[in-house]
Amino acid sequence: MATRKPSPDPSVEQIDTGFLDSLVGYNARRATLVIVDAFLRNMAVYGLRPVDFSVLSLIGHNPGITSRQLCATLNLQPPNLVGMVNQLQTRELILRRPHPHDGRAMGLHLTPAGKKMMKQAEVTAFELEETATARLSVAERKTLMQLLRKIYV
Amino acid sequence: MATRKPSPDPSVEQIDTGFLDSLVGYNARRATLVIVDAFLRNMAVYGLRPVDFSVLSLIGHNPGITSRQLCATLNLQPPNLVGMVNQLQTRELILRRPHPHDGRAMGLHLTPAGKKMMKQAEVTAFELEETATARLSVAERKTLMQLLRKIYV
DNA sequence: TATTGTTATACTCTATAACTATA
DNA sequence: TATAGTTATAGAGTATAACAATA
Repeated sequence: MATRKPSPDPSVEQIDTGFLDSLVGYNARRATLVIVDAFLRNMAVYGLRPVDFSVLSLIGHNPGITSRQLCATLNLQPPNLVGMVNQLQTRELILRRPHPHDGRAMGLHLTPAGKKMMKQAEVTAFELEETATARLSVAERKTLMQLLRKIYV
Repeated sequence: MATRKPSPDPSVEQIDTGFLDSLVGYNARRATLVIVDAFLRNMAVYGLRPVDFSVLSLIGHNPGITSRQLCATLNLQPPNLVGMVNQLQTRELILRRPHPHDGRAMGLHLTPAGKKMMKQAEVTAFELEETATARLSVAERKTLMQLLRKIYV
């Protein structure tokens, strides 16, 4: 009986990502990483990571918000927020004031320096997003956000 | 001169997330986390995290793909892939064969058991996504992925 | 000289248990 | 008894430097 020489193991030239491309989660994750990367580069001048920016932005638009409320809104674990808030306070971007009617809690506020920085940082964040999503029209960008919100709201 | 009693520090009832909601990155990240969470719960039965699933899916659709090619496609660091590939091999889901014309590289392949499991796992992944994005119509789901790809491709 | 796969390692991110003080 | 904030800590995720074998 003749033994057939095993067919050579071909190398992969073009990589087929077809199945992964059909998953919303895969596409959302890849797009998120691109924008986060742009964010890290453009916001480094302010010394802000995405989470710091989110925290400061929420404090700015909700003076007196508590740590618990920040955690619930941003889906953070309370122990992981402690260090961030301490650092932002050390940098004199925020301050803690006693909560009006809950002795356990502290209301968080931006300092004047924090307000000034965030005014600029929010402009930078918006511009960086426009650059990262430059291939989308204004209408497409709006549609994209509406569709994304249908998933997580 | 009369001193005015400082106005009471009001507590925040309704949290304004308006600015963050206007950022594609924030919305993409929140949506991604929801889908990843659903993925972790539904794929736990296979013992697969998103990255394991992506690796196995690419190997399945690209028999003989190398570690380097996996890293480039999935944006992974080579040292972080070593442990994953070793584990998948220990679980007898994949095997390494010499690369046809590069003595440094190894071609990765699914074992019969790996193929059998991935056939089921890909169905589960697709179904879980449909559930997680149930508020989107088929057309909306397609539009969403097209828009996301415009950001990262 | 450059590349594949690897080891060792460090840094970040995220999660849990348990404590204190207040409600 | 429950909640806000905190401490300590563990695990997962991600990144870099450096090496041996091969191109």
